Amino acid sequence: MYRIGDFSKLAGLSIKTLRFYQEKGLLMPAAVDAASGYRYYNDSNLEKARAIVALRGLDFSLDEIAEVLREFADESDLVEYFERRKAELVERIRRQEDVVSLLDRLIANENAARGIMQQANSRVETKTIAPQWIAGIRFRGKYSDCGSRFAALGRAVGRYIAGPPLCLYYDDEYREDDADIEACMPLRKPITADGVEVRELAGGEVAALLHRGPYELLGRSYAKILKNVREGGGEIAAPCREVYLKGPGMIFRGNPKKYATEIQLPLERE
Amino acid sequence: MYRIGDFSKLAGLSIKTLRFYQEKGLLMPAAVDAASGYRYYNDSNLEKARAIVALRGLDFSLDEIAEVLREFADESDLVEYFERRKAELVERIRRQEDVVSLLDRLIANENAARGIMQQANSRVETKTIAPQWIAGIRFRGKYSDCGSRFAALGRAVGRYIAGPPLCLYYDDEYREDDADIEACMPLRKPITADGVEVRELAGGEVAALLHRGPYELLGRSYAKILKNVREGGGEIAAPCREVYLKGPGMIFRGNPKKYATEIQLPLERE
DNA sequence: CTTGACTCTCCCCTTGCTGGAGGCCGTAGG
DNA sequence: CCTACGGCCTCCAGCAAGGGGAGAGTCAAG
Repeated sequence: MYRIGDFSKLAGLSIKTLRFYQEKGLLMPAAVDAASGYRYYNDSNLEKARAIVALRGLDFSLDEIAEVLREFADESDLVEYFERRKAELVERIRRQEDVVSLLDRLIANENAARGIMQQANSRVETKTIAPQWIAGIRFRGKYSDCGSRFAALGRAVGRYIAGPPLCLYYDDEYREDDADIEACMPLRKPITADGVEVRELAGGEVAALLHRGPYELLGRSYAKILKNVREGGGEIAAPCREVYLKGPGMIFRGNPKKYATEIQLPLERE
Repeated sequence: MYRIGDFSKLAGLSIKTLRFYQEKGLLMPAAVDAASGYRYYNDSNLEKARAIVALRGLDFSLDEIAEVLREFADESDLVEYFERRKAELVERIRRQEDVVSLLDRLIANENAARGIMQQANSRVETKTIAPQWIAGIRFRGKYSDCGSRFAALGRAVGRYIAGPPLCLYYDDEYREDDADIEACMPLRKPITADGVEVRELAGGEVAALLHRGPYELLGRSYAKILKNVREGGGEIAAPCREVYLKGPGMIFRGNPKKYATEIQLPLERE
């Protein structure tokens, strides 16, 4: 017969926990002194305590443990319990992995945006960008329809995203309503995913301008960069790109005055 | 200005939750009617509510959310938070995967044991067993030293275990103290793991006897099977095996009278 | 004016305990 | 013999993140 303190050390359960388990009817002491109220535990209690610890380690709730201890005395009876618990855990793990991939996305976006914004100023520059893997969804519509495409891309390729989202504009001229747009997410590596096209987006020389401010004012920056390119005698070679370095985020809408978008016009090679 | 019911639908938070968030100082209604106590929310509240929902979706605690909302207004400030949360989640996922692999082990053991026990009776039989992949730890000592080896095997190859544990006895004669034993776990497929030897255990013809009862009585079953083999003119070819179909488990010690162990004596081919 | 839908506050419940206050029991030391 | 100390007791409060429900007051439409 052990007093509660000794038993607590043997069983690896705190005194409070032992009293709590008694209150729940999960583990009753072998004897309770009527006068002093002292609890006394024996070896059979110890065995039960170890079983409880093992089951708790398998993430069973105390109610389930109580049920198991009441009704079963052999592990082979527990297989269904194990199966059920496993299914629950697998599901929980899946959800947590989704959250992790979402976090990855946010982190990658911020890091990549930080990198680009550090070297960019507000003048038109010519630079060479590396090719990159992207997942894209091409559609016809308005700019504001991009949001749902980016959400779909996030769901489809979540954990492989390597930086801030971008759009390709396939029209030669500006269109308000029926533009030919591809919403893209850069990827760490090529993957296959449902409903999106994964390919390598060509690198090469681009004229780039960092636009700071709300999207309504993008027109001015376009005018500036187009003027600059024409004066330099360049030719625009492919769909132009907008890289959304800073925009309304998942958490904060943020301040449109602080939005940052890089306009990239790929140049014809001579 | 929305009343709480409408706002609740817009924000996707229950009325109870909104009141609770107010109590916590997380989301204060834009106005509270002094006479009636009615809460009134506006669009700025809505934006904040969406931010809260997003952060809660990332598994942040309400305290952290409160802190984030108080001190930040831009996602780029949150990268460290994201990193921390991700690290925590990854750790949690790892632990849950450990539990899943433990559950897998228990399930596999029970299923395999069930299969063998259904076809075995209590007579010596000759049967052909298939080769199987095993992970083993060989040592010198007593039978009771197996326990810790099985635990080590479980940790090392947890999620690949395909059935009940077994022991190989390399001595020609019975030894109490200094036996040459290998504790083994059957594997679903060959893997490499630290501290254990993984190899294919040969199949072939064996004399087998299902021993039911406590380990102390194994001697009798050994006498029976050895007598039978000698009378049949067979020769024992390799270390003999004990497969622990039912024994003291992780959860229940069980009843030793119900333990089941299959003794297998591999036979020399003629 | 009534009716029905909303909303209010207040309290208890959940899970698995932990912490603390105030008090009892037995023993060892001065 | 008195006291200090450790161990034990019961009871209360509280954690996260709300959910359920009672009883009472409010709002808007018919």
